[in-house]
Amino acid sequence: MINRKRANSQDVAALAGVSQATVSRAFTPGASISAKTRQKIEAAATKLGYQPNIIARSLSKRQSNLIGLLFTNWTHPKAADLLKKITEALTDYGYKIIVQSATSNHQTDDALRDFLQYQVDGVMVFSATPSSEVTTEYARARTPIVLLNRTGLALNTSSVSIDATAIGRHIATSLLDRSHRRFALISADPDSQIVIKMTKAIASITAEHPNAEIIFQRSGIDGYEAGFREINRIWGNQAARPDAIICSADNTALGILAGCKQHLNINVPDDLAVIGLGDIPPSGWKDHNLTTVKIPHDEMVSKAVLTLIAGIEDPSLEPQTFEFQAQLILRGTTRLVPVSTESPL
Amino acid sequence: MINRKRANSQDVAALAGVSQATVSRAFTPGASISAKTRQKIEAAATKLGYQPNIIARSLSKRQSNLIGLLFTNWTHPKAADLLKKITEALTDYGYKIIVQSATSNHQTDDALRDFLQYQVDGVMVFSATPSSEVTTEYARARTPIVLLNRTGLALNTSSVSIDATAIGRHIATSLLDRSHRRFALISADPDSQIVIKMTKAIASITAEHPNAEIIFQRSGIDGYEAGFREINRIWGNQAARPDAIICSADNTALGILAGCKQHLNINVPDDLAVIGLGDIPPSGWKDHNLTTVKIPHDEMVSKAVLTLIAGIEDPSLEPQTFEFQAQLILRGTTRLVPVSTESPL
DNA sequence: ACATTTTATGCAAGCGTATGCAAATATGAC
DNA sequence: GTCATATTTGCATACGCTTGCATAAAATGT
Repeated sequence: MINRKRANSQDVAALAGVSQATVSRAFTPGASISAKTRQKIEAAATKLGYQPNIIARSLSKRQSNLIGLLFTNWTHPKAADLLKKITEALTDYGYKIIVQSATSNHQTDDALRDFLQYQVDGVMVFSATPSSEVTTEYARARTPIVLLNRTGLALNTSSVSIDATAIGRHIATSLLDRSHRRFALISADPDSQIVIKMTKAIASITAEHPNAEIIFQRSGIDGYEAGFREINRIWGNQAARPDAIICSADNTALGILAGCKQHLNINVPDDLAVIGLGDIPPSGWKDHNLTTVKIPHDEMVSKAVLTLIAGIEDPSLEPQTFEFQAQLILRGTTRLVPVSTESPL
Repeated sequence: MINRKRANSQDVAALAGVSQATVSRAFTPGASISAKTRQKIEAAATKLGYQPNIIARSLSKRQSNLIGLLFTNWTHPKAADLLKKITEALTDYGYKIIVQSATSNHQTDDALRDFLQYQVDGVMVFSATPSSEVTTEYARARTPIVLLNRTGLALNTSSVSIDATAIGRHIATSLLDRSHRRFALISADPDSQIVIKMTKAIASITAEHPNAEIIFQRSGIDGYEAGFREINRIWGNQAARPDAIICSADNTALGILAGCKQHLNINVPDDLAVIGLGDIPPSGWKDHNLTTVKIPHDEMVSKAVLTLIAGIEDPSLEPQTFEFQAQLILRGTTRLVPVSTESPL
């Protein structure tokens, strides 16, 4: 134990025979300092194993270079990808990321307040909606928030999400084109904004179409096993069999598919169409070949990051809302249809 | 814009008619302060929207309550789960997490040095190995590191990993018991310690067994599609067909399986056994039913977190190394064998 | 060589909080 | 009510760095 205490700029200054301020300048890119003294200082610094203390720097500069990332939806099939993308993009801009997890709205607000205590320069929230109290606190602190996968319109907060209404309408018309009439909607989280909007959109289409209807919707069904069980339950009620199932997650859709194939002998897509959401890799695998919705996550993340950075650099910037178009990928779990009657994207 | 600048403890003190020190005490659990003044202060604080500045606190207390988390293997099937578990566990202990991503060894070292600048109290590294220079710097700064999925023995660093040798031997003997003799090894990252150790273990078993051998090993094969392509290539070379493939990832194994079923008409498990690693959910799905290795990630994460906390609380603690036992889950892609000849775990 | 501009350095005052010490106040025993 | 003791409070300093200002040194022009 040679050095009990970490070396600071004073120590380096003493060793290099300069003032502490000069050491600080040596470690500040673009500061006014001559080449020779910089060398002297660098020598002294490496000798002492000196590294600037960023905490102190943050305090002094009143800017932490920290960005809060609040993550809730860890079971999202792209969770790791998103996290990586966000982390790396923000790192490229010179920020460090501090992550928190939240599972309830209560936790969301607490976590966001924690971020404020850490003097973060900005916050990104994935799949959660803060309370208006908290967004007000953020506005007061002039710390920008960007919501990913939620819309922040009502909160006067920037957000990046998909145009759930458009894709909902597109799904509905595609199914109608394929002569499906009895839709079932299956989702994991009933509070998901995307699901709510898609449901509304689908309902608006079926309302205009004779004989077509949403015969039921169920939520709380999450994952392959749950889907597998659910299709058994659904098919058990002969009176209320759908001829199309729209699922809020590919995983669940794949479980439904497995159920169809194995126990129930349901002919997909002729007896039943199945549509997922997310286009996870197995959906494209040849043995599943699930029709699903592809969400442009990469573009969304990039946009969210850019929006956040812009908000940090110019605090007077108004919140911005972006909606990306999702894409319906028609594969084997929906019928083919003559190209001429195919509705355009 | 009522309050351009954030309120600090001075402002609260002024409003509450006490000294700044007293405000500080009001926000320090267990500090000596009377109930009345605390109330006064809390009233003033909420009025001003005051939140303690943790950056300043960290500087003053010389402890940041920050833990660095360095993540490299984002394609790990459990990446999101691990991250969630780590984040939540450390949060429960009162720490905040700074994440960084690294893809090269160079980046690993840089990221770890960044952590040090942020005065983190400890660091957790997932699936990467720091250089000895960096671990020395950490030792000097008395900041503990815990490696997850790597062994830190050589670096005098704590680590939590699996006993790859044991599971390698177990896989090999299981295959031999099932009359497989020609093993192929497929992996993504050739530098993975686990793969290297498993390979050695398998080799040591085949060496003792007449006729048995590792006929080839290939790395850089990562994911379903890659597996699908790879089995086609492998089977194309009739002279060098294996009768068992051991894969470093379930994804890849599932791709191989799909290839076997679709184009090649390979009878699994009789012509070819396939073993994965990781036991991701689809492996257990009825349509795949992949024999694989289950890794006790949850226990490993808990242990890693506890080890890190222990190291932070007692800096004089010696580094500790833990190896967990992985479990071979025999499913449909390996032959059944009479129970009596089954080798024990 | 001198005056003038440019560049490099030092000084000192913050940034917002914690905390040892001393002073002040409250508490309790008698 | 008094005194000893326990509890609260305030004062002042420290944490390690940045930065405006002033000064010293170096570079430039004539």
